[in-house]
Amino acid sequence: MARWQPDARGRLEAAAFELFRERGFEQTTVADIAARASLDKRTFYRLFGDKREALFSGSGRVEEVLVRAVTETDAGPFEAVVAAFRRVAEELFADRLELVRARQAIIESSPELQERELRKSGSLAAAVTAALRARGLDETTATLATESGATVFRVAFARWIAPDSDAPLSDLIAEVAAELRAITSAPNALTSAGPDEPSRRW
Amino acid sequence: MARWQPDARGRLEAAAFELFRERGFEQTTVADIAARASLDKRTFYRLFGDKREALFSGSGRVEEVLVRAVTETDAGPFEAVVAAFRRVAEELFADRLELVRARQAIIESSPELQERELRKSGSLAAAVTAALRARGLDETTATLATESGATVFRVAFARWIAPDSDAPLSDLIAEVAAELRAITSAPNALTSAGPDEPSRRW
DNA sequence: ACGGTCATGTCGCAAAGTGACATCGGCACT
DNA sequence: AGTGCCGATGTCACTTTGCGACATGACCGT
Repeated sequence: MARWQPDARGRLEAAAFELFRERGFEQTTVADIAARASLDKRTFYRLFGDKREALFSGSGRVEEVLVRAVTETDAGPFEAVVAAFRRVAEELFADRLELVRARQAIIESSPELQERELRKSGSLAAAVTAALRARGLDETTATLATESGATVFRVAFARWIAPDSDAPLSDLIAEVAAELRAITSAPNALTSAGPDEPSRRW
Repeated sequence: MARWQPDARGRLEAAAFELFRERGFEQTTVADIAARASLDKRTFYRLFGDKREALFSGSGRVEEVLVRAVTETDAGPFEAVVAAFRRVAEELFADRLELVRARQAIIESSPELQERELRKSGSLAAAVTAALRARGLDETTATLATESGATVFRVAFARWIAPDSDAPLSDLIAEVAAELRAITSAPNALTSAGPDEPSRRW
């Protein structure tokens, strides 16, 4: 028997991605995934904690880039986090709009996957906060900077994958960061702040 | 047979809470919960979508208070959200520190429950954002205000349930909100800009 | 060739959910 | 009271998840 399959993990990820697109997440069985990759269900569970994990293998790389970027700068906490997310946008997301859209569509179709994504984001945030603390910041400051930066990223990301969007994610992040500043620093603005001038490289 | 149980839902919630505390979430079976409430497993699934939901029945009330508070004020978006969370703190959390601590301990013991809590928070946030939009704010402003306010709440909440804490949650929220302002309002220039080769496979 | 180790397959099982159907209790209406 | 309907609950059977235990085949160093 073909014991020793090259890149079993990668093949399972690919099979899962295809099947989730074809039939949807809930209509896809782990046995289906394994079958398409010519592997056994049990093998799947040895490589992935559960069915959802097959979609989230990339989060490790995101964490790497994020932590490295935050560690290697000496900008203010919030600025550092925003810059780190822009790094991620440039290194990991640019050029992959369609792939990211497809993946996001799958996630949004299933509550289970949404939950998992939230958890992944949470652990990413924890790692960034830890990196900030390693720079000497106190817990509260580090957490607030991380969460604010993550919020900026989420909003910018949503705009990026919107069907009519074409601006680079990195630019969108910079714009949204500026908007956040406007909101939190002016304790009386009753109405919204219009789309400000996109701050370039600052 | 005893068809017709008074307050089946409440009894199942109580039974679940007890069992989760006694044996932990994963070691508790839905059949166990139902048995303690003298009901059938199938009945549990008619009242709750899944095992986790038994712990999250309170989120409905939180949403009510939040949305009402945000709707009935004309303060700036961020201020309105912070004030709304303070309302929640006063009306729903004050006087229940020990209960909340126990509940939080259960949640933190199980990744599954953490995911569910994240999702609940997310749908709460969506409701608040919608309420802000109903006041005429644009999507981005509403989202940023909601998320920032939620972050403030999370940080304050963590302090509140910390073992050595004794300040009222509502006060902690006000303090943390001030700290967030301090962080985001001082734009401190400095980019990341590192020559790095892009990694593959997000 | 030998033994060890690692990746994979096979088998079986507890628990999560769910659909279909049965049953009981109260309720309205005669 | 009698009848009949409806909603809440129980029962059964089933699919899927996820995992433990064990078997087996492939590769590796000696």
